[in-house]
Amino acid sequence: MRMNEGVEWALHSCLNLTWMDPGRAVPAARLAAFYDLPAAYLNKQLQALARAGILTSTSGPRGGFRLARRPEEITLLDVVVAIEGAEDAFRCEQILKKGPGADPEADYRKICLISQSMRQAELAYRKELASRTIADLKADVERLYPATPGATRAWFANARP
Amino acid sequence: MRMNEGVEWALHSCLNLTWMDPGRAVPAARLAAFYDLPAAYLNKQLQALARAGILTSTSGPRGGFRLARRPEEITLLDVVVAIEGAEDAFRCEQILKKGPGADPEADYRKICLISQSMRQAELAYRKELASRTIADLKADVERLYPATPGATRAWFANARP
DNA sequence: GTCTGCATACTCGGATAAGAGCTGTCCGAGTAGCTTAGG
DNA sequence: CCTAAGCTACTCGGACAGCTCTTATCCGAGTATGCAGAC
Repeated sequence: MRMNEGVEWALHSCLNLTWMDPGRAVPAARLAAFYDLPAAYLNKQLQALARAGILTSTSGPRGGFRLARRPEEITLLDVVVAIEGAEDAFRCEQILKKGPGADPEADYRKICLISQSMRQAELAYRKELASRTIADLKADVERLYPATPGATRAWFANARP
Repeated sequence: MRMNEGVEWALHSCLNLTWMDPGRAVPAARLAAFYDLPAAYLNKQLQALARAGILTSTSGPRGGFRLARRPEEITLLDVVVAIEGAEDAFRCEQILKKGPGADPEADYRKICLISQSMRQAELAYRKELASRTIADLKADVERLYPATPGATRAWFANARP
């Protein structure tokens, strides 16, 4: 059960975007260069975020990506779901239906206690992720590493590849 | 992020084993036939449970698998870890280390706030799974579906493929 | 000087390959029980 | 009848393919910009 690598990239990129001037789009290539990531592949992940309504994309010169809504309104769960999809990791295949004495009409995804337990655990996971926003991350970083926002902003403003 | 299919099989098989006579081993083929699963592949999953010390295996005629310890001492997390491995789903690749102004000595898996948040969510997930044992499942099934234990025991005692 | 049209370069977006991991299968090593022969 | 040796059949265990999903890359569609030329 390995999570998509792109989740880490997407979270860091969203965080970096919070420090950009509002209305200023950043190209995927620039975001990728910041961490020395493969640009085309990061672009793919950012596309997913755009489809999910987390980012807005602009084509052409001076185009790129920017946050579609305020950092307070973007949870970590939003980003994870945008990249990984909304499906649960544990997929109940209803093997009870193949067992003896099964009810062909029953929906074992609901009544199977194993399925319920696994779903409850994933619910706790999602709840934790949903309780934390990009704004929370931003605030914590600015408190613990006060130099980071300025340095990041400067890098994106100056560095010309 | 899809979880291994074998987790579902393993959990159901462990639960079924709680209803067997103690000291009585059940072959993988029999456990597989109960849900019409591919026997060789289920065998592979049960091997993993045996390696993890959840089951004990016996070769030869009248051999098979049985629970290695009491159902109260087997958590859902034990089973999931046995099949999926102990690694976290989210693997922090420390991309901050590639960024400008990074500290080559720092362990960003510990100080990166994104990594911390993701780990905290997985901790909640694991905590939930660890709080529920096979014995809990057994008790709930026996309460909600009183016919199941007897029917299961009878199937394993009678059915000769 | 100002406006308009055009060429240009830039960026996203989806279509297209390589690699890793999960899924599924097979056969060999080892063991318990049965059969058979001998005492 | 009892015992013991050998044989048989059964079961786990790990080694071996097929397939899906992740990872990575490339090229085309569309657009804002800047330039050139006409008014």
